[in-house]
Amino acid sequence: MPTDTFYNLNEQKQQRIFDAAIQEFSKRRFSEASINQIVKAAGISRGSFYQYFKDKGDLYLYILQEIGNEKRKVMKQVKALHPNADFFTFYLQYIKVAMEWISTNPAYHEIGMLMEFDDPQLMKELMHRSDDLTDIRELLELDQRRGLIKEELDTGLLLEMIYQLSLHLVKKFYQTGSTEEFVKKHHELILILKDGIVNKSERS
Amino acid sequence: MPTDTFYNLNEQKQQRIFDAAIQEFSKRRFSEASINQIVKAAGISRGSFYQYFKDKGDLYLYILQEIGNEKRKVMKQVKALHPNADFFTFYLQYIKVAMEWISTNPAYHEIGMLMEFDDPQLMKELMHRSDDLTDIRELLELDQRRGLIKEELDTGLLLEMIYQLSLHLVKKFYQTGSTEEFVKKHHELILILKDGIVNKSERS
DNA sequence: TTGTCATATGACAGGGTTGTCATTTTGGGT
DNA sequence: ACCCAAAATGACAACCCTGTCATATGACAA
Repeated sequence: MPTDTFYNLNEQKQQRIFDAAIQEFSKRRFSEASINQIVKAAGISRGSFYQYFKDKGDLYLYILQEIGNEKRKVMKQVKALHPNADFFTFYLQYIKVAMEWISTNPAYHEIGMLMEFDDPQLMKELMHRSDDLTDIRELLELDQRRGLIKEELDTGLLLEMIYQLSLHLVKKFYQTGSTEEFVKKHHELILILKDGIVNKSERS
Repeated sequence: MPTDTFYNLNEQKQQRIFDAAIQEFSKRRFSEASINQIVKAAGISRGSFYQYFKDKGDLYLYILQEIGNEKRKVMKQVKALHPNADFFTFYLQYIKVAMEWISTNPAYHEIGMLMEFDDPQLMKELMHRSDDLTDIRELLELDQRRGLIKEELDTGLLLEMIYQLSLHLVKKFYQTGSTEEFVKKHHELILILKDGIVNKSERS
């Protein structure tokens, strides 16, 4: 919720401020980001900043919202392209598109990563992730009704597992930067989730 | 690597400093922890601190090392008690003991949690976790050789998955504090990992 | 031209941090 | 009782941050 004053600014200036914020928030996590750096990069005075935003958190929420809007736009397209896919198909597609989007917006991605390393309570208030997962949850439940997934399993837990594992792989990718490895691991991961790790032929 | 001066201190004083450090590092993550707070709590002067430790990181490494020693001691006992257990049995036992240890040392646990929310690169240099996982990795590989686990699976990935999922549950436990839920989820998680999520009776 | 209102500015106060260093204290050995 | 090295001290410099506020600027209207 920036002030009216901010929205009255010409687009160029708004963009300059947005870019400066992206730059800073992709370098340092929220709690360590410096307004000083942002105003310097944006070429505005410290005083002006406080005329546009209540404080650092206000700006942060603003850029998260903007990023979220862009992301949602991209993701809706995937959903439209695969209307009847089962969970596994959709998931791999989703991952693929997400990776492409990430590689065109590395800074956005860095911000997301840094959020993982900041005060969870602070970050929780930003609820950013629930949106992402809604589609996947629905698909899981649909597949369960379809009889593709064991009905006794708690989709909530499945969702948590998938999210966590995926997040872990994204983090690793972020550090090593190897896309092949990333995709390969995702496939292996899905295989394990699908069929388990126990060797049936030796069992009982 | 504290200085000789530090080790020359009587045990009481060393302990006071250790306790003060634990207190601070369990409240704020490393990058936000304040030496001022630590010296105040330990009842020593700021100057003395720098006579004992090179800097904040030096102290941090010291306490991590101390905690690691204690933890390793506890864990070795579990291993000795279940010499021939398969992975699943050992894992649940391991989790149980780890939880007990955690509940008697909440502050240590908090420090571990906060580490998850600090600069990964900084934290990586502390390699703390590889130790923990060695036992589990060996057990996984043994079970694979025994024919209990599908031989085509990459134990490295399995280990990653298990570690990440477990860490996630620990984090949740840390926030909600519900032990029952924690144990229950762990059991469900293992079931999924063992047999997968696909409904076989409907398949192919 | 002058008035006025939105906007821009940066100095400032108040708070925090780290690492150093000249000085004082302490306590063991003689 | 004295000496001296080791240890303790806290004031200090240097740096960082945030949020405010009196003042300056600029643009548009009358």
